[in-house]
Amino acid sequence: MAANCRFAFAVHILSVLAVHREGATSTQLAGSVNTNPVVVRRLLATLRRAGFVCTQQGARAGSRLCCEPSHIALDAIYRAVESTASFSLHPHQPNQRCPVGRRIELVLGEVFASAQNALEHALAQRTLADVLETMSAPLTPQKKKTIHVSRHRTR
Amino acid sequence: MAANCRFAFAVHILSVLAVHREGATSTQLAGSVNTNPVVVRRLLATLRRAGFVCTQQGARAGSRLCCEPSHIALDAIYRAVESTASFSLHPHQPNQRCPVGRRIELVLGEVFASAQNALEHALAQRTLADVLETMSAPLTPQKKKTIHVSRHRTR
DNA sequence: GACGACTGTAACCGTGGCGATTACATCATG
DNA sequence: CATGATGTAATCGCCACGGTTACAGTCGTC
Repeated sequence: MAANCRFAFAVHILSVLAVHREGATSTQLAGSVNTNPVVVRRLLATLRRAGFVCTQQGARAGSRLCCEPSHIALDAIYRAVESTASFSLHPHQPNQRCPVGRRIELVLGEVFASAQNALEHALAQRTLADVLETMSAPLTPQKKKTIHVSRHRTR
Repeated sequence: MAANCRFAFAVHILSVLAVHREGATSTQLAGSVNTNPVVVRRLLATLRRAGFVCTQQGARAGSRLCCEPSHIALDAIYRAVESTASFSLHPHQPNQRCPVGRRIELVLGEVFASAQNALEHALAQRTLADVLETMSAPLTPQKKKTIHVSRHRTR
């Protein structure tokens, strides 16, 4: 429905796994994110390729975080998960007979690169551990002990 | 075809108008961008609302830049033209019964805001005048005199 | 070794966004 | 008033993507 929520989903999933160090099934994760288990599994495949997560198959299956949350910066998640660049150039090639059209793509490409860079640099300032901390901070401290993955229906 | 090229189109159009200070019609602009005049006019409407451009109707019609290129920073163009945020949260509300689901959106909202901020700050470093300069720099200097808007077919 | 719980992956659907296009009323100049 | 442009609505087609179904593969447990 909404576009481009892969990054949000990924951070959410990794956060749940970070809290639930013993691991969780795709159905459990889907229950927290409120989406379909297959969507979660697709995302987990990407996160596995990126080395953030490892998955056990068969009985007693599920996924676990296999990094320290403090070692996972958000820009790494972003890059792992976000396929397309935030910006895009012209769909058709601009008119090469116009001096502007002939050179604008070069300039825009450079501008886009620096913007993309700034974006990722901003994300790099925070790790998954920071996210967890921010998330739990405004709650009463002992609330952390009651964290659990809900086991309810997918939708 | 490609997504989100409004910003690229806008910078392109403004660049042409900056070079062509006497103004240009939507058809001429469309010829340089290589798209449809209506697409250009829609974009011009936005740029007009943002105060970058003014348009003359009737005979001898066309649009002209009504700011100094050096006063138009790229983040202003970006904000004028880009409707949706670069990031989006969960399409459905996450499970409120899960401690992560209940708080993740707040944290993500904050993260997204800082990333968006960094992005716009990066764009703010350059003005339209810088773009023009970058565009013409690697050419032989006298090439600038031959700049014109091509008057060829839309597609 | 059959079972059951879970995974991975392919295939398909529905929706939404968006650029492209057509159409037409409106406007100002010569 | 004829002309050549504009503004805007309406529609189309395409594509990305989340959601869903389906099914084969994997592995502890009984």
